[in-house]
Amino acid sequence: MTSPTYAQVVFNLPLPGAFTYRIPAALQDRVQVGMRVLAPFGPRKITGYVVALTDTCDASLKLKNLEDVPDTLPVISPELLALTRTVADRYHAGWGEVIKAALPAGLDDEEHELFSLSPQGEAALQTSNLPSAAQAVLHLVHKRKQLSRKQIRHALKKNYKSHTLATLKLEGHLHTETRLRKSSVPYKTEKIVRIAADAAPQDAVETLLARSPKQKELYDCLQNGELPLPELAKRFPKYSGPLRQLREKGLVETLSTQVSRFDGEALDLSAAAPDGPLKFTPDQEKVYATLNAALDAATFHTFLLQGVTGSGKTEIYIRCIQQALDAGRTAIMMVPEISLTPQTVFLFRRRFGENVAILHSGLSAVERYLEWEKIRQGEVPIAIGARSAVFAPLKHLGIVVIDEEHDGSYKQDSTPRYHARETAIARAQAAGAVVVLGSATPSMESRHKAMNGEYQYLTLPKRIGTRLMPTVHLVDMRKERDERKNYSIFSVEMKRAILERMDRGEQVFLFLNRRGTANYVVCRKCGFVFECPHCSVSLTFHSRSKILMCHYCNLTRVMPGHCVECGGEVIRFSGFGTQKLEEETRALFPAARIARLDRDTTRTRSAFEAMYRDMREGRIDILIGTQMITKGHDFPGVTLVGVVYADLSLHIPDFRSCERTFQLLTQVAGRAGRGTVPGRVVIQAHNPDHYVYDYVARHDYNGFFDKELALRQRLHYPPLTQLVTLAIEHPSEAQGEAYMQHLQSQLAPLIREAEGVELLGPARAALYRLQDQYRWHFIFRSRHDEALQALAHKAKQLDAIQKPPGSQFKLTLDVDPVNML
DNA sequence: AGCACGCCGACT
DNA sequence: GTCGGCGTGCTC
Repeated sequence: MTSPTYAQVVFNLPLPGAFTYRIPAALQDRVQVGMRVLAPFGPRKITGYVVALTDTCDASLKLKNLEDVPDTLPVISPELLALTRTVADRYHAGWGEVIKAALPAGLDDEEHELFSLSPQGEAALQTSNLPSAAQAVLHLVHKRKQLSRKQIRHALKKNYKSHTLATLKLEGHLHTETRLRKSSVPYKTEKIVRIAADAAPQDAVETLLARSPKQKELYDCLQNGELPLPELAKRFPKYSGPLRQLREKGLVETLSTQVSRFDGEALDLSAAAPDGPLKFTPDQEKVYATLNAALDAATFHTFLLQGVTGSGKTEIYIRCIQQALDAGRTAIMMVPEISLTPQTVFLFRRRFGENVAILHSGLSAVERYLEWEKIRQGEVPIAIGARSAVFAPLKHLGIVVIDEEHDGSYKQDSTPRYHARETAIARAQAAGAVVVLGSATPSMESRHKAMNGEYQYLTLPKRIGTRLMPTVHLVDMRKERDERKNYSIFSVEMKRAILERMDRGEQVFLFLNRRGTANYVVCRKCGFVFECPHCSVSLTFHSRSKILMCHYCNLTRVMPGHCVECGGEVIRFSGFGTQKLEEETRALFPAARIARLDRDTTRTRSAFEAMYRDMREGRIDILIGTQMITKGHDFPGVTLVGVVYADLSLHIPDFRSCERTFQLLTQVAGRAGRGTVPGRVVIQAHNPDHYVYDYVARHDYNGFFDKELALRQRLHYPPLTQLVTLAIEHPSEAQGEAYMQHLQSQLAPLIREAEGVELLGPARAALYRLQDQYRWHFIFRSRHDEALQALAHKAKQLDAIQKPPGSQFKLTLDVDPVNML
């Protein structure tokens, strides 16, 4: 039998097709479908993926040989090859791009040509009779000894010419050496600062630092124990000078340590009561019986499990996964990125021990690779992770659980723009697996499909045990201001409720849907709001550094003393972030022990765990936080949840802002009263008449769904239609506008031919200017998936889209967009 | 995407 | 006349 002579290879590039390569005799029996290969592609050599092996090929192609095969085993199975193909087609991405996304990061090799100076080049450098461009290259290479092409180009910026480099190489002035960089990224490390082991005795230090208060202060701080550099930077914004001097004096040392977050092993597994067989409520039993039957049948089936917070969804997931395992099959458990906390991991580790692999962005590339490898080798039958876990290389997949299925983070917002929920369903369909979508507040899409019978609908309407749903109180902040003349962040009711909890020794969550200090700076008199000149979003005031900052492009401005519009008038801060809320709360409740949880304060695992422990053990009275506090944590002592500015998320210009607000508020409310004391929720709003609050207050998901569905129906929005957006960015407004007109004229005839597809736009994006780019979008909308897909494909082929005028246009096609800003 | 080629205007 | 910028097209 002859082995195949050609390999079909795809690359991590936005190209539609595969490329054919000849397999040289030496590699003949080493190449298999699903392996990575190093292939010459134009002037470079890059990693590709073998998607097929053939004996024949198109004779018109001038073929090149494969360069190398780094794998002994395929990195991607036929099953996942097929899935990635489907995803690539659906989301208009390159097949190779999707394969790349399905593999752990840092797996690719890249070939580097390292340039160095030859003796002849040294001589030429002395005589300098070459063109100035060539001289510059020689100088650079002389100075830095060995450089890659990329480094040379980077150093020379606009002065780089590939031709100059090629000529120098040809003439023998430069030597090249090819190196293969195994790009397995090293462990994620963190710099730690501590007092040097062989530091001088205390009195010597005192005299040494007597005249350096800054250094002394830093040194004293470190005497309480070593600190990670980021932590130090927070306490001493200007640490670098003093630290350097301390190091030079030999008093402190810095070292790198490996950081490994979120693996859950730091939690003491033995401390937890080993849970016996799970005892189910009748509701849970009923749901489980249905899932049980589907798992037994081992055929594709999708369920939507709608269960209020605390209704015991997780126990059902666990038992279903166990059942799949017992039947010799494997499981994927997907959670939103933000929920993959040590506690979540702990829950599954406690139940399944070493049978769980965790795929998380908090892991270093090596750690993630090791977890992935465990799955691929079949050592571990359960994969837990965020979006990308949908591609976990498990065999015999039996069940996919998607917790918080409504969460927006399941849609990737960069290429390939796949939706992990839809992808999971596609995978399960091919594998004959069961899908369980779980949520207290299902997405409109999933709930609608359950209504139509596409998914089977299951509910857990009650909390477990005697725990009651929290009572929700809505406070009208306009009345508070106008009638009670209360200009504080806290309404009278909120204040009273907090004081009550403190008297009773119970805990409080204060929730704010923003971070930063003051959201914007506004002139009280003329209403002028300071905006980012590049992004048309309001600038955020940071009190610590007294600057205004754009959270999109990082622009910083000194806080102005006067309004620039009407001059010299009073400027006040309206709106605020968790930091400001913390200040106000401390001022108002001086006796309370207050902590803040957001990305600023709990970036490190130790900080997070310390907070978590303090909270569980009642050493914190009030916890202030953003969305982070709504997911994956269970604090039984919390009996009051306060939402400070509920309106914020309602005013986002997106047709889903209402749905998101409902989900968010319901989620936050669910944090209240998980212990034995019934919870209370106080929501402060400036426009409390909005219907969304009513449904939140009554815990009426179904009512909200009906209302919102009617609205979507009237406005022709998903889930009654499907959308594809074409987003365009350009630095020039005029050129962009002109191109929009042209595009519209090209798209119009396609739309006329297509059956039941509409075209909306061109419209300005909600964030019209972002990072010096003007942004527009077209929206294709249809009730018919096939027609919409067909149109999107046709539109993509359009000359006007394939070759926009000039190189500065950036076009993005997004199927089923989730974030439309 | 990333790279080279080729055309253009702006300088010596 | 050369240099450097930018647009265009190709990659088995």
